[in-house]
Amino acid sequence: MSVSLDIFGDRWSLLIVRDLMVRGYSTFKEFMLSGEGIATNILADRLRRLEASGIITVEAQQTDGRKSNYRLTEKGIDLAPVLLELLLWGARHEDTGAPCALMAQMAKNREGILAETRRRWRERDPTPILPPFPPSSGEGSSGAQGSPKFFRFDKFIGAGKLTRVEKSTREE
Amino acid sequence: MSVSLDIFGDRWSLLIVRDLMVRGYSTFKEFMLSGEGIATNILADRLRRLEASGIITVEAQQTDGRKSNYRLTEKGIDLAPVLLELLLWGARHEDTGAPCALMAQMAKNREGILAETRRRWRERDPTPILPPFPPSSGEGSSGAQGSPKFFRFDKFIGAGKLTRVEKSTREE
DNA sequence: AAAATCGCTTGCAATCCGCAAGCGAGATTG
DNA sequence: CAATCTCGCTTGCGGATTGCAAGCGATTTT
Repeated sequence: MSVSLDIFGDRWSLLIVRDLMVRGYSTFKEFMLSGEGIATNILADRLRRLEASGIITVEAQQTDGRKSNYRLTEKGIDLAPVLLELLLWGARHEDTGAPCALMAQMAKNREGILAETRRRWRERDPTPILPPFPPSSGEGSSGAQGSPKFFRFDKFIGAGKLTRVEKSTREE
Repeated sequence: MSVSLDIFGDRWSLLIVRDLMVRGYSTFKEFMLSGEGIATNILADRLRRLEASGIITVEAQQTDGRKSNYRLTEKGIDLAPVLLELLLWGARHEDTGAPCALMAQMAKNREGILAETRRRWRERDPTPILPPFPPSSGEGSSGAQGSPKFFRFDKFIGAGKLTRVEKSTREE
């Protein structure tokens, strides 16, 4: 019946896409420990659906036969604008403790961020836009006194439970 | 726990927002007959949640004491970019039979469409971006041979069941 | 006054979800 | 090379959520 919401009309699918896109996750276990606590049966089901929808692909890892490697398709990486808009919306209206200067910059640099996201995907650059997770409070993932290097993508699209943007780094 | 997906992590909430935003719907009954067949108890629950989240407001209509008037808040209308990106994504990847020339134009005129959507909301202009529903096949809602005047917003974000974009009007 | 409309609730059956346990194939260790 | 561990995934079960139909109170229409 419906098209897009047939795929994303649930609590988990978009979070998986987010983990693939901005965290560089690619294995079952990484999604499992991702923070929100998805059950393994649900995770397996969602991965199956996302693959059936052509949003991700699966292949066995060559170095370790046990591990599967999940990766976004082009259709999947094209969801970046949707996630970005969700992020900006959450930052504006949901009081997520985001550094507002950074948000303003992201809103302005929309195209740049999308281009960078797409480049990482194309070149298989696994560098996450987010810190590995969790950021282990205290030693900031960035310079800790300058402008933050990583965006707290997760905080806005979901996952408020485990992530805490401590200082909000507002040097405006 | 999660922020945005706490609100939209279900099948119906975004569809209601879409109906409010691009169809000009505002009453319980309109949502009910909206096409996808939402159950009344679920609809009542979602409206309650959306109101609790500050995305919509409710007030009794003055002319008819039975009717409630639902309306997007500013927080709600700010979801327009998310819906638009979802639309564009669906049009590109889901083979919804959309007029591709129109889609290209929309992608280019992103800001214009968002501005128009916001204007209609601000000025309480109930003119739907979509035709009333259903379009009653045959007499196209548009000129039928030129470029269509209305966007099939619903087709992409959901509601594939009742809507049929017949000719696909691909004059490229 | 009677009937219809509107928004919404209630009851019930079916489905879905979270949780814990377990399993098979492959990797690691001794 | 055998025991153990890891990884991805399935199964079973209880509780929550959903779809469906019926109904109800308030208001409006006839």
